[in-house]
Amino acid sequence: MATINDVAKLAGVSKSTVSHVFNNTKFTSDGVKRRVLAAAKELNYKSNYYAKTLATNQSQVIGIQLDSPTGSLDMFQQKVINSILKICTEKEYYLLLMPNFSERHDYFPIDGLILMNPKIQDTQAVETPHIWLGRPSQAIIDTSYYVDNDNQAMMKQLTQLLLTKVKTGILFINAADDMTVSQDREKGFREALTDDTNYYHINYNRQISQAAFAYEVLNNMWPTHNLDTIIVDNDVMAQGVYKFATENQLNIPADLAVIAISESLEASEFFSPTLSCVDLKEAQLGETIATNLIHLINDVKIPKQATITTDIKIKDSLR
Amino acid sequence: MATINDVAKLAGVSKSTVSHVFNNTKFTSDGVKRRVLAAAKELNYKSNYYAKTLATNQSQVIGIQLDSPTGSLDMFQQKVINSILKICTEKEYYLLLMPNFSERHDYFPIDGLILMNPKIQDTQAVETPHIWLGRPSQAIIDTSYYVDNDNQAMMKQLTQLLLTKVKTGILFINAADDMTVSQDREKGFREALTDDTNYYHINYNRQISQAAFAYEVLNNMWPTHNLDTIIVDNDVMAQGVYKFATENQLNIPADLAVIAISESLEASEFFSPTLSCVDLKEAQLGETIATNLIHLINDVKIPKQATITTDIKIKDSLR
DNA sequence: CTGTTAGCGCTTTCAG
DNA sequence: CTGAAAGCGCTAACAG
Repeated sequence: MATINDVAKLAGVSKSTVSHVFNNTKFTSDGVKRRVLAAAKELNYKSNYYAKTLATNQSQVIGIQLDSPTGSLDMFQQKVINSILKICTEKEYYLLLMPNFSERHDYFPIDGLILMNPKIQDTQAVETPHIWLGRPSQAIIDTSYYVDNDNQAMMKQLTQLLLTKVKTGILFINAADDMTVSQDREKGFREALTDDTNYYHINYNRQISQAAFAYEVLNNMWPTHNLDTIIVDNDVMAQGVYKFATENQLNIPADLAVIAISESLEASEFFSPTLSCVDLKEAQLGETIATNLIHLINDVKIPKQATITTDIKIKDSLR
Repeated sequence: MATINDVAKLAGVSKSTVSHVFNNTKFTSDGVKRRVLAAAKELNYKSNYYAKTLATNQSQVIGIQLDSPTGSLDMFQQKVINSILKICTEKEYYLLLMPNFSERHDYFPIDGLILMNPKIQDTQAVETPHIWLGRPSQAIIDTSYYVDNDNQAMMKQLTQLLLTKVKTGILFINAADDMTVSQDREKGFREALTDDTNYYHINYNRQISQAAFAYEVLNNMWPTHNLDTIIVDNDVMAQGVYKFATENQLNIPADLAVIAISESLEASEFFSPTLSCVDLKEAQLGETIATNLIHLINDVKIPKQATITTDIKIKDSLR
């Protein structure tokens, strides 16, 4: 790899001049500029990122802390990451995946950090500029920036809407119980319930696949609980519900109305009947969080909190 | 942030001694070691990654080149990345996402590179140690390392298996035609066909969603082509097929047998009837490619090519 | 066993 | 307008 010295030599100028023409940090005569650029092209010169970073103390990398112990991403996260990546690239930032299970003894000095899926037990402070995706735990919420869906409001609205149709009982299969998002959605759910509602709420247990979990729950509860409406956390769970319905010759939505919150598969149209779901606007979440973080890094003021409004999409599984 | 100098001063030793105790690169007396470590802890010292990299010319980062112009990953890629990430973390490598639509003017000197989804037109040489996921184009195959599925063999075997059941006609909805994997699968498909097979082959056009594409193709061809068996590239396409079947009151598998090649949704059990598919062993692909690349970086000899054997899983959609 | 010192490649004063 | 030189924080000979 050619260095700045090689270019300087070839162009017959000094190191610093080369640096200046590349960074536009001082006026350079046209002739010099041309010579430098030509030399650079000839040698296929690209500035060494590490040397530059060391000198400037600006890494242009944004880290994304993955919460999963296995390093595995769910569909929701992937969609968000895709749109973060898009913004980062536009703004010339690198995106580094940082599984949190690695406690390294060296220190990759990122300019900013995105934290995914806050848990209720996440209470440690972070020194780098950072933004949470989702509501952080109460312990740190006052000092944190975050971007979140309107989970509680959405869930309340959704439940109220369903209650106009529920005849016998409603079941909500929520995400795992250590996530703040589950708490918020449960809160919204309960807010909407009336005194005489026959309702059930259960959290995903992470023991088996989501589809299998939904299937099992239904299998256990259906005979004895008099249900006719079910809200599941996502469309993968919905597949378990559909399977249960098919096997037990239940008609969706007549016998069992179903709606999924997160449409990760982009395939709700291809469920039969088509699956109602809530559009969480993953792309918008990602865009907002990345844009805000870059602002934060560059000392541009941003709001402590941004809310991305979801969109309830009623389809055949609910009519 | 505390530097190595601060630690040295506090511990009353020299810079290089500190460096040595941290890198275990020379024997240091127990007393010194303790003092240094204590000082480091007190100052919360972590070595500056960039300085270290500049000095050693070893970044400990592996880049992953995403082929998509939008930066979007499909499910197959995501699964593979997850398992790459797992290995990288174990081996203390960072993973950097590198969308190929970014032409930056600085140069992030990664130690190794993973290239996804080779296209037939990918013929440029790469200087960093790198491994392809999938077969690279003929132009560069002799000089490239790669890890791939046994696509051609699998497809031949699968087709032969289906031909024992096909009564009228077989349709293969393949991935996009500029991918080497599509070529290999098509080759295997054709190898298995006999003279009197009534077959059709079509590539995904990337214009509409995969599910919609499969649905449309079937919609157009079904009335006039006398089909009873269909192979689709993945389970998302299969959703389109199932929808078509439901709407036209076709029984799967009696009227239309279906098998998907890539099971990205992990939900084949939750199709009704359960969806036959080919297990591409994404985790194994990722693990192999990451492990091999790290070997390559460290001058450990590895085979030019590794093949991960797929597994055809027959379920109700084919019985 | 420990300290001195010369770089790694680049940026950035400061003189010319 | 251009160049010389110091320094970013660390590693790795080389001396002692």
